[in-house]
Amino acid sequence: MIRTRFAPSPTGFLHIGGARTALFSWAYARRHAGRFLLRIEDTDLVRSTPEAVQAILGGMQWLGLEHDEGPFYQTQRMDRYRAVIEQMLAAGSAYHCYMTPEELDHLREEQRAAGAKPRYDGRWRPEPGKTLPPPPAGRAPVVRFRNPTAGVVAWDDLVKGRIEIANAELDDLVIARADGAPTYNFCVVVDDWDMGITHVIRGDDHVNNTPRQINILQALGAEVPLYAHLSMILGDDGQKLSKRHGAVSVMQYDEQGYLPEAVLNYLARLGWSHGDDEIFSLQQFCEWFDLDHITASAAQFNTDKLNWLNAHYLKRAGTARLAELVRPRLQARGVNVGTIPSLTAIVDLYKERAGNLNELADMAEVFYIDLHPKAELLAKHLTAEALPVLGEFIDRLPEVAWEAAAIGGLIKDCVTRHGLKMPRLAMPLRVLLTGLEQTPSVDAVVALLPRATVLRRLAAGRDAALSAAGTS
RNA sequence: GUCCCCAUCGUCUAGAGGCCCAGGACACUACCCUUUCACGGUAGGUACCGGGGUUCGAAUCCCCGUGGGGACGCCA
Repeated sequence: MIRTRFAPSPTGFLHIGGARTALFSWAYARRHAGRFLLRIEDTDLVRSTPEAVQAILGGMQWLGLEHDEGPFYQTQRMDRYRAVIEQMLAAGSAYHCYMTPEELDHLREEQRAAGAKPRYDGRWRPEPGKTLPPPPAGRAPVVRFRNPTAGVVAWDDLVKGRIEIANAELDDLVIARADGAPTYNFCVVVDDWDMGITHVIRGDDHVNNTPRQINILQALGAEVPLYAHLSMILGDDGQKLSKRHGAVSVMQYDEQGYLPEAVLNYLARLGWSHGDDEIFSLQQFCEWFDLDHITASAAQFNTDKLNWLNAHYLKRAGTARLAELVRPRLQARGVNVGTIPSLTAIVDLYKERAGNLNELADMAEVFYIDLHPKAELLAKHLTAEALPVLGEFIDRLPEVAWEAAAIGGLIKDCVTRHGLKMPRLAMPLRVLLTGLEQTPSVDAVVALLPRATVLRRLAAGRDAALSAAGTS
């Protein structure tokens, strides 16, 4: 049974790179009818916060990436880590080191100055025939893992292929701090082992940790899982993702009006491919997903493409669902969402034209507020030529059947009788009724509003234009 | 500095020795559609980092170089 996990540390929100890692891990488990676990790596008490835990959980939920087991918290497994450390100490695969952080800094500086890789020199590492100095009184030791000195650690990375690291490159890493708290690389090993993780799918930045973790796993006699290291996601500008790059948290995509299925589809396609397929459902993704088609190189985020996908999914989304997603956005703006026209009717007419939910809200808003079209738009469209035909349209409006086809017929008839082209009347109507020059078919927009509102907005606009003409 | 990873259109990618004088998508340009703007449709331009090998044949395999990234914590 395949078991994968997503193991974020709760020091911030769920960012887009983490979301992709989670997605791939989740999909791999789904694809193989396995289990997907969520583990919160909160051993850094200083930087971990409950808010961050909530943010991560919230992000996962928004994306719909449900875990089968967990969330497990490392802070709740301390007893287990301590027991394993004791066991390793007893077995000789770990030892106490009394070197102070200051001494360590000195050593590293010297090594760096000499052009060498900074690393622990093994001075407290027990060796046959080696006499260790007596432990300094009153100094609490850290526990270090006794890393093998010879040979290589190698694994066949499911994304990058075979990777080999000489043990000579590795030093004896600290697995427990002076205060007894276990460190990251150690907790990961114990957790992956205890939780029966078969496939570790994680970010590229962990490649360097892998040989160390494999060595610990082997010292413990644990089975080594398979590893798949995903390359990182770069910002739109090709730079490393950071707070400066706008939307970094997945929840910011929600705020910006993206649909989760669009973000998911985009992320799925970023660094993974299935031939020429671009648009596919989550379910389809789960059926197709495999590690063989993951790109080994870093991928640059492309907002244009995400926007395209979002617009696509907006067109496909159910009207009722979209209306309920738009409603809170309108309410947040203080717009009193009325019942005529209904939000669903507006969304149904407009969803094909919106790039995101906020744009949809922009379009819907004009139907519920006290509208004041911009003066320059009025001046541009309520021309001397347009006013008479507008007048006739207003006069005949009370008689027309209140549905788009009949209204469209009336518009055409008015325009024809005045020897004008369609836009001459359509544009003033758009501007007067919505304050915008771009709308769907104008007869449909007219039909959406109550007859009284249309009459009021048109008459007010016409009268204002007439008096402006009169005074000038 | 040392170690590790990566390298096809502007971007995401297809490609696992001949199907590729390199395909798709986003973006871009033009045209069509049109009641405005989108949508949609059609067409177009743009790429195998460089150099050596291996081979009858290389975008695909090997080596070197160059460029980019990551790691070197009592952070995760």
